Order: sequence, then C-alpha cells, then structure tokens
Amino acid sequence: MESEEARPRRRQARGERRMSEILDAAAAVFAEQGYEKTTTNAIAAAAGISPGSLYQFFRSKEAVAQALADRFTAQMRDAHGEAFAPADLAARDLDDLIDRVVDPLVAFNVANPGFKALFARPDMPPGLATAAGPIQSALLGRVEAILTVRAPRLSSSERTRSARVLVQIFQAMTPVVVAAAEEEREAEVRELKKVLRGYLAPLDG
Amino acid sequence: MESEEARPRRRQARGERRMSEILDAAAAVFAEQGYEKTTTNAIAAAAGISPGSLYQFFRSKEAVAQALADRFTAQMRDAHGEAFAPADLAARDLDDLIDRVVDPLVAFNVANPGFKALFARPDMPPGLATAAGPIQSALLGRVEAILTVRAPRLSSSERTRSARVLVQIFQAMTPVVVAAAEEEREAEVRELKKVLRGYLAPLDG
Amino acid sequence: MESEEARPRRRQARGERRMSEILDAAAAVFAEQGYEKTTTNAIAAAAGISPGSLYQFFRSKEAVAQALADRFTAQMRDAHGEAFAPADLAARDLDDLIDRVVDPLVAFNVANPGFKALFARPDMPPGLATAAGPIQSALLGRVEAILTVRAPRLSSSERTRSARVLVQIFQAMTPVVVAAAEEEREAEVRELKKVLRGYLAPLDG
Amino acid sequence: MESEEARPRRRQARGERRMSEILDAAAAVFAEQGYEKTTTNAIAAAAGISPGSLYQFFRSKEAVAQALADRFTAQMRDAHGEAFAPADLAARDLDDLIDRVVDPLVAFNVANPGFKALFARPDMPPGLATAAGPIQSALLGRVEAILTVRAPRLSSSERTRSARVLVQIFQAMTPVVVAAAEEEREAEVRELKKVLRGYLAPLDG
DNA sequence: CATGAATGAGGGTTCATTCAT
DNA sequence: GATGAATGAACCCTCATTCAT
Repeated sequence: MESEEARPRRRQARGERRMSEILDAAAAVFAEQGYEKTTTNAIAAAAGISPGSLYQFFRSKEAVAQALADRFTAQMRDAHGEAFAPADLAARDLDDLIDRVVDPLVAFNVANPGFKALFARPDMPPGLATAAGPIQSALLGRVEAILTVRAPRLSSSERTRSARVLVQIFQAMTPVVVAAAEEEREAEVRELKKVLRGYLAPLDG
Repeated sequence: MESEEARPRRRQARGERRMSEILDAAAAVFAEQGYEKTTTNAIAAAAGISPGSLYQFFRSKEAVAQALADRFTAQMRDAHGEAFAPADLAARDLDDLIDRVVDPLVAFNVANPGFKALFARPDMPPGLATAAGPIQSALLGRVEAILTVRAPRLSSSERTRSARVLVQIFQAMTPVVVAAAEEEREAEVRELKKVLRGYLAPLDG
Repeated sequence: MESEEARPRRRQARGERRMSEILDAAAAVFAEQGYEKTTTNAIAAAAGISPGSLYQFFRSKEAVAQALADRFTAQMRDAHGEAFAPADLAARDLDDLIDRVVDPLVAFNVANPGFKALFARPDMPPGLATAAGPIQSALLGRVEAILTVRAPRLSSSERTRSARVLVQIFQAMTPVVVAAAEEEREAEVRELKKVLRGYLAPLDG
Repeated sequence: MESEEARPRRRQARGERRMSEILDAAAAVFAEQGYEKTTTNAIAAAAGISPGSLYQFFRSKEAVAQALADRFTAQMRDAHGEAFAPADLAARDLDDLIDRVVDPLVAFNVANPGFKALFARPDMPPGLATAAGPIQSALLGRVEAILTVRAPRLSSSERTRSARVLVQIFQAMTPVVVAAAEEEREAEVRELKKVLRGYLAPLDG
C-alpha cells in the first residue's frame, strides 16, 4: 500500500537529485566557458550522464540555464530573506546596516561562483536576461526600502536611481570578491563597503 | 617611375582604410551580438566585403577582435593623453580633478559604444582579456599616479587596490551611462562622480 | 492446483490483450503520423504503457508494424472470406458481383482507417512491403478467379494483368472513400464502382 | 566592360547549375528513400558536395523538396502546356483525346521517376503537400475543361468529382507504368487508357 | 587582391533501444 | 512483467576558414 505512494516518490526524488546534479554541472561549465561556448555535451559529461539523458530533464540548453537561474533565485531568497527586518532600519548604525545587507549577499556569491558568471554575461538569450530580473528587482526593492527610511529627503525618482547605483556597485565588485584568494577576500569586501558607505553617507540621515 | 613607389603606398593606404572599415563593422556587430554570436560572415557583410576578403586582412575572428581592441586602446590614448598633466594634480580641487579624468573617458565611451560592449563580455577568448589589458593598465597607472599625490599616506599596496576599485566603479557604471537616453546621461554621470568622490574623499589630503 | 495451469494461460491471455491494445494504439499513431514520424514512445504512450514494456511484446518498431500488418490481414480475411463463393460467380449480374466484392472491402477500410494509412506509404521499410503481400495476393487471387469465370477469353497473362489493374484502382480510390465525409461516402463508392465496371464490362461475357 | 555583366552572370549560372545538380541528386535520393529517411548528408553526397554546401543553396531539407517540387511543376507545364488546345476538344475521337492527354504525362513521369516518388508520399511536411497542389490543380482544371465540352450534361459538382476520379486513376496507375520494364510499359499504358476510357465513355457525348 | 562557393568539424537535439530497479 | 531513466548514434544545420576563379 505504501509502495504505491513510495515508488513514484522515490522516482521523483531520484529525478530531482539528477536535475540538481545536472544544474551543478551546468553551473560549473557555464561559469567556466560562458553561455555560448558551453555545449550541452559538456554539461552532460560534467554531470556524468549521456547527452540524451540531459534532454530527459531539460527541454533545451536554454531550459538548463533557465532552471539554473530559478534555482539561484530561490537559493538567494532563502539565504537572507529576513535580513531586512524593517524594525532595524531606522535605528542601526550605517556600517552595521551595510554589513547586514552585504555580508549574506557576498557569502551567497562566494558559495555560488556560477551565479555571477552566468548572469553577468550579456551573451545570454533574451529570455534569460528576464530570468535574472526577479533577483535584481528583489534586491532593488529592499535597497529602496532602506533608502525610504534612511534618506527620507530623496524624491521618489532620486531614490530609485540611488538604489540602482548601489546595486550596480555591488554587482560590479562582487566578481572581484569572488575571484579573490581566500586571504584577500576580506580586504576586498572592506573596499566594497567603503564604496557603498561613501555613496550612502551623504544621503543618510 | 614614381608609380613604383606610389603604388605600394597607395595599396597600403587602401588596405589600411579597408581594415579600418572592417573594424568599424566589427565594432558594430560585436556590440550588437556579442563575441560568440557574431559570425565572420556578418562582419564581412556589414563591411560590404566578401568573407574571403576579411581573411586577407585578419587571420581569424579573434584577430579581428584583437585589432579592434588595439584600435580602441590607441584611440583612447589619443583622446585624453594629456588629461593627467602631473602639474595639476596637487593643486586642483577634488571635484575638478574627477571631472578632468571622467569626462573624456565618458565621452570616449559614448562615442564608441562598441568598446564596452566588446570588453565587458566575459565570453571573450582568454587571449583577448589580455587585449583589454593595455587599456586598463594605462588607466590604472594614471589613477595610481593621482593617488600617489593626493593620498600620500596610502601604502603602495593600498594604493594599488584603491586604484583598482576606482577603475572598477568606473567600468561598472559606464555601460549605464552609455545606454542612457541623451537627456538622462548627465544625471547618470553625476551619480558616477558621486560614487567616486565618496570613495576618494576620505583618502584625499 | 489449477492455478499452475491457469496462471500461464491467464498470463498469455493478458499478454495477448496487451499486444492487441498496443496494436490498436500503433494503428492510430501510424495512421496519423506515418511510419517514419511515429516514435515508439508515442505508441507506448498511446497504449498507456512504458517504452520499456513495448519492447517486451515487440522486438522493434518494425516488428510492431509487421504485427499490425498481420492482424489487418487476418481481420480482412475474417471479414469477407465467403464473399467470393464460386457458385455465384457465373450467374450474377456484373453490378451485383462488384457490390459483393467491393462493399465488404470498403467497409473494412472505413472501419480500419489505419490500414491504408499504413500500407499506402512507400516510406515503409522494404521488409514490410512484403507484409502487405498476403493481403494483396489474396485479393488478387480472388479477382483472378472471378475473371477466369467471367472473362474466359483472356489469356492467363492478360488475366493477371487485368486483376492487378482492378486491385490497383480499388486501392487508389479507397483512401478517398475512407477520408470522405459520412454523407459523401456513398457517392464516392459509386464512382469507384463505375470505374471498375467501365473496365470490366468490355471483358465480361 | 562586358565582364562587369558577365561575371555575376557566370557566377549565377554556376550557382544555378549546382542547384540543378543538387535537385537531381535529391530527386534520386528522395525517390529511393522517401522524404523522412532521406538525410541531407545523403543528398549532398549524391550531389558530390559537402553537407555545408547544400545549405548555401537551400535553407533546409524542406526547402530542397520544395524547390524540387517547383521544378517538377515548371517542367511539367513546359512538357505539355499546349496539349489541351480548346479547339480540338469537341471534334476529336475519345481515344485520340485520351492519347493526347495521357501520353505526355506518362512521358514526363517516365523521364522523372522522382516526381511520383516524392509526391505520392504522405509523409511529407504539410507545407509540401501544398507544393504538389499547383500540379494537381492544373491537371484537374484541364480535365474539367475537357469534361465541360465532352460531357455537357454533367452538373458542375458531378464534373468536379469526375475530374477528380480521372486524375486519381491516372496517379494511381502511373507508378506501375514508371516501374514497368521498358518492354512492358506500353501494355501498362494501354490498360491505363482502357480504364480511363471505360469511365469516360458513358459520360461522353 | 576580391570573390563567394566549398569545406567539414562540431553543435543542439531526437529516438529506437536497453537495463537497473 | 513493468517501469522509465539511460544510452549514443545519427540527424539537421552552422560557421570559421580555405581555395579556385
């Protein structure tokens, strides 16, 4: 009786594990080669499966990238969903606030080097640029929320622009942080935070 | 009699013009499609020549990109070689200094949208990352020179790192400036300068 | 005790039912897609089984088509085996004779649209042309038998040829009859019979 | 001076010859293997060119078949465009009329065995069924024109149906004629004409 | 030198068939 | 027996590069 439920579930579980393995492989290959140069055969080989098997899980190369994007999005949301508790926003010291926002994001990017490697690339199919959208807009929204509290004098459009600038800085400097040797990383993060603080300080208060 | 000397010269001249035309076409196509998706046939077609002719001027697709990179480097040097006249460095007001460095660079990037479009792409063959090297290191060197005068307290390694951070900020924000609508561009440049000043001010003096 | 005999038999019976279901599904898919475009997965799906199970009953895709052909042959034999009772041949009016031959064949084809759909296709593997052979030669034999009685003046080779022509006409026009809307079908059958009569009449008697 | 015109023309000429060679090869391979089983590599090999070259002339496999269809259409039109001179229709003896219509069509089909082989196949992409359309409808139109004169008592819809039946008979029997050994062919054609006459005679007059 | 047809390796994808569960 | 994931050869097509004209 339980087997009737368990069997499909085990199958599904195995399938999901395989999908996850494929995405791991894809993340690595995409990160190393870029979207265009990555071949589906290379992904399959990296995942230890045959070319045909890849297509039992993903409709196309683009679908692999899409799924990878979705997984990154979900993982990132999980990683620091509560970091922006609104209560804290007003009271905290600026440096502390920056730490609270930046540190988990940096940690995520360090843990997932494929992330930037995939989305920083403008050679992606147009559909996938959109895939990165949710990630960005979530981040943008949070930064805007912070600015609303910390820099109330900004007009709405100034706030939007400033948020965009902050996110841009972060995204520009992240690859360097990720690529840095273990012992250099903290220093790089410090610089990133300096830049952010330098831009934020005049607006704060 | 003179023709024996003039002909080769004219040929060379015509050849150089052709090469330049090809690079113009290549810049446009690379900018629009990215390195990998750009086909040599597309470049040839955009240049109004046959695929075969392209290979009379360039050994390979990569060589076209390489030459384009070299031309950008040269153009950029020409564009603002004297901007950093060392005499000025100490005396000038920080904002003024930033203007003097940033404005020509922005102007160049706006005038050559293919530039960033080409080098911002991590899908380039490894050899070409190096191609962008000269440009970067020239810029880095100048920024370091500025820091040497304006932030004499920095250690050598701090100076190097700070210069890198400044260049990174600039490169990250340039695409947005270039892509911005005409009437938005100045506002974007202002933000860029704010970021640079925010990071530089604490070091200055 | 009886189970030791009954089980295998039930198994066999179930197996035959499964095979029949698979052939039903195959007939439908072949009819709709043609032999080449039909995938074994599609047949399996249409039969409500897994791809692997299909191969427990049939050695290959071609074997499925082969078995389908065999079943069609048998079904057709069953359908009108007695239609050509030799006693009738001489006495009957020509129109009546044609009705007796054509009507059951048309009925069979209407009831089994996959039949023509499968064998009318020259994209079948060469081995399968032979599969249709028994059907054809049975039909040919009967038509020849009719001609032997009704057109005794024909030489043996003329008789063979004429029989072939008649079968050919029938096979050419059947798809149209099958494809015709319900209310048009009778009119199409009338035309078919006109053609057959027009060819037969001069030979008759 | 003339070279400026001649060069492109010679190029075009060579290109057209190549296209024609490819279509010849395609006709042979399609005829032997059917549309689906025919590989573009096989066509290229049969034409003595590389796979890539095929695609310099045709966008896709389907485009090859399309072009082949178009060429057949044109050739057939050329082959017997004047056969139906309306003046003759009323006066001629029925056998003579049939000869005039059938003979050139048979000759064309014998000369182009790929023709039927390609269009008789229902495994063609839907778009190409249409490609055969012009051929069929031209033929249908002509037969209808004949019937209008020779069988004036038929209603419009009867005329259409009869024309269709006649064309169907012709198309069904042509493959046999084409496939027949040289010395058997005339006998096969005779049978074909007998069938047509047997159907037409009752309508005629 | 210019041309553009020719090349052919390789890419994404499909599908008949097999095999571990 | 049944399942469905796994396989891998083969397909259609692309494109950087070469070569005859």
